[in-house]
Amino acid sequence: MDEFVNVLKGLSDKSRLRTIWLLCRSNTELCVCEIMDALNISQYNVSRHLKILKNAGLIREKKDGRWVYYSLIEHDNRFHELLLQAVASIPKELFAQDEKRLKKRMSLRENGKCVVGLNR
Amino acid sequence: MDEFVNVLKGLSDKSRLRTIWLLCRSNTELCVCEIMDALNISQYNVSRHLKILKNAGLIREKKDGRWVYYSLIEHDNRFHELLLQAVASIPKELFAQDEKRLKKRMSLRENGKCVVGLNR
DNA sequence: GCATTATATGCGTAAAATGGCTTATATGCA
DNA sequence: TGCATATAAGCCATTTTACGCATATAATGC
Repeated sequence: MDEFVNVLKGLSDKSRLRTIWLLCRSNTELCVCEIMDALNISQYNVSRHLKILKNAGLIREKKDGRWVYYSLIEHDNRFHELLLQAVASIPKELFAQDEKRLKKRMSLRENGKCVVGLNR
Repeated sequence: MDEFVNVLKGLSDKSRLRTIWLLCRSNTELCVCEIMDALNISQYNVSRHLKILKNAGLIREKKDGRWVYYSLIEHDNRFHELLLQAVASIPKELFAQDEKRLKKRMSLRENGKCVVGLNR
C-alpha cells in the first residue's frame, strides 16, 4: 500500500503537480532547464522534485549528453491511468503562466533538442 | 491550484487512504468508532485524519446524537471523480484486514446505526 | 588534461505533518 | 441537574518535507 501512498505524495506538492501537468499536456519529454524556466523555480529544486517523482514511479529520465530529459511513464495499471487523468483534468487556466513560459522556451529548441541550458 | 494539492495531500497518508477506500467500497456512512475499529488505530488519530479529509473537501460529517457519521462527498467535478476511482482501483487484497474488521463491526449495528461506542 | 556547463546532491534550517496523551465539548439519559 | 460517553481539540516531542546555498558529478570541447 505504501507504493500507492508514495505516488499520491509525489503529486501532492505544487511544484510537482505543475511539473506533471506540463508533462501530461505537452506530451513530450522535457529537460531540467526547460522545466526550470517554465515553472520559474531554481535548478536544485527542479532536480530534487524530479527525483521524488522518479522514485514515485511517475517519470523516467533519459540522458542525452549533458542534458537529462524527463517524461511520464505510462503504466498499464488503472491506478496510474486514473491519477494522470485526474491531473490532466485540472483547469488549464491554473497553469496558463507555466504553459506560456514553456511554449516560449520550447521554441528555442533546435532539431527537437534543448540547446539553451542555464544562460538565459 | 492549492485546492487540488490539498485534495491530493488528503489522500497521501496511509490511514487516510484506508479510510477513503473503506468509505468508497462500503458505500455507506461510518462513525468514528467504527473507523477506529476497522483501521485499528486510536480515536484521536481517526478524528484528526477525518478533519484533514473534511478540510480537503473529500468527506462530510453528519451528527446523530453523540455519534458523528462521515461519508464521501460526491462532487460533480471530474478531478474528484477520477481520484476516487483511482483510490477504488487499488487492489482489494491490500485492505483485506480492514474490510474484515469493518464487516465484523458493522454487524453490531442496530437499525442501521452504531450502538457500540468505545467499550469494545 | 583542463575549463565549461547541465544536472545532482549534501548540509543546515525552517515549516509542516504525525502521533501520544490529556482535556474540552456536546449529546443523551437518569 | 448531573453523570456517562462519543468525538474534537490542545499541547508536546519527533519526524518529515521544502528550500537556499555550496559543491560534486558527468559530459563536452579545446
